[in-house]
Amino acid sequence: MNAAVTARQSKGEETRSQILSAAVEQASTAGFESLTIGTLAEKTGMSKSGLFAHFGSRLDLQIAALDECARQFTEAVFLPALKAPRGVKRLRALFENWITWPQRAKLTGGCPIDSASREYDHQPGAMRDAVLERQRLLDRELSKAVQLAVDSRELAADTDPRQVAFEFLAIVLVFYRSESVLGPEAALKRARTAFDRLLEQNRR
Amino acid sequence: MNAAVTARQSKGEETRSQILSAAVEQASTAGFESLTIGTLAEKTGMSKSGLFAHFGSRLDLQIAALDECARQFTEAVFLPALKAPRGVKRLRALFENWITWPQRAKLTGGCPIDSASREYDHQPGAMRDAVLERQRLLDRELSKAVQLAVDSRELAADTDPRQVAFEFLAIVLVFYRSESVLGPEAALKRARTAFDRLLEQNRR
DNA sequence: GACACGTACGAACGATCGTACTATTATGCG
DNA sequence: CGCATAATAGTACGATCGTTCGTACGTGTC
Repeated sequence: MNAAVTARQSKGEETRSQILSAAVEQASTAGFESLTIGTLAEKTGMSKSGLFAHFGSRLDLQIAALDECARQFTEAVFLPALKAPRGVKRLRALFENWITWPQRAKLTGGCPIDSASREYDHQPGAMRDAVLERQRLLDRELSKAVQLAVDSRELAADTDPRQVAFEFLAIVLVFYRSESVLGPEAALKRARTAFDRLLEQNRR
Repeated sequence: MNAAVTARQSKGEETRSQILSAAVEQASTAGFESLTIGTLAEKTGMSKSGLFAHFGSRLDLQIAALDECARQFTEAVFLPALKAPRGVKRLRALFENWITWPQRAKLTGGCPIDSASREYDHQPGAMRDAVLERQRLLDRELSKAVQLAVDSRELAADTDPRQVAFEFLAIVLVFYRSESVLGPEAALKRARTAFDRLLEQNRR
């Protein structure tokens, strides 16, 4: 019996997570609509039917891939930021984690959640529902983090946390989008400058 | 001979532009990768082969659709803004036109250029090349418009036009993305608030 | 009236799509 | 070990994909 330290998962679970890993990478570069049973089977070295059996439908596969993205995002962005003290420091950590997480997660195609939100924003269905739910959750959590900075009196008392969260996201999105146009270093610099100004503006 | 007033285009050109109109609408909601010969033929009431003959390949169709988007964008956003006086007024006009143009162009699926840039940002090929070229052009034109506001002494002399253009785009992008989450009115309000602050911050 | 040409259609191709079935192999527990 | 079941493979299906080819219908020119 294989009692290796890492072997907590059954064979099926391990395979499933390998598939999802490949799916996330694929979605990162080409979007969730590019996830097909055939190409994913080829990439993982499985048969179409073998892979298919793990999910039961393409839609379920896409949703599972989205869930996996959200899991990785939380792990790479939110959780580590909780180690920073509440307030501006945590906001800064969140921001840095946010704009660097695709690279750290080896997602060469950029943030897959960004992909998903544009892909399904205007198309009714299960994917849109799932994406919107995540967006709302994210927005809420981010606003909370801003509120903590107000509570700790690092940001002005009349700060609108939702507005700051809105502009926070604005910078993240334009960063993702401008990396190819400006180059990664220039985009990073512009994004950090913008974020510094956002904080400065709401300082008390 | 048909000498109708509107008949400047030949039959073929007219059909072609009808196809592209349908294509742009489709790309708006589901992206350029969703443009298929079959569905587009059905939507326009043509045969696959008849529609295909207008472009010669799917890729050429996608590129033509992207060009059409750019044309409509210029017409709806940049050209009308030129009627506003140089400087902050023109910047405001640009901003308002920018965030409202999908709706005014009857693109219920949102800005198709936003779709395209996310779809092809990380995929080499003709579409990516075309998108990036447009992005660069846009960025340059926007920066110029900001520079004019500096020249007219409405913005501070030490303003970095590229940085302002960067943050301008940031607000536009997050607006597009947050319409579904916050609702159109709330998103509009947040975007305008952010834009006002961006201008205020760089006022001389 | 003959001819060329622009325009569109219909049929067919090989490939790939998602999915359904059956069969085979691998795994883990008693 | 032996057996139940999980996991994977194989095969086949109808649909749709982009594309090719041959053809027919107009329309305007010699």
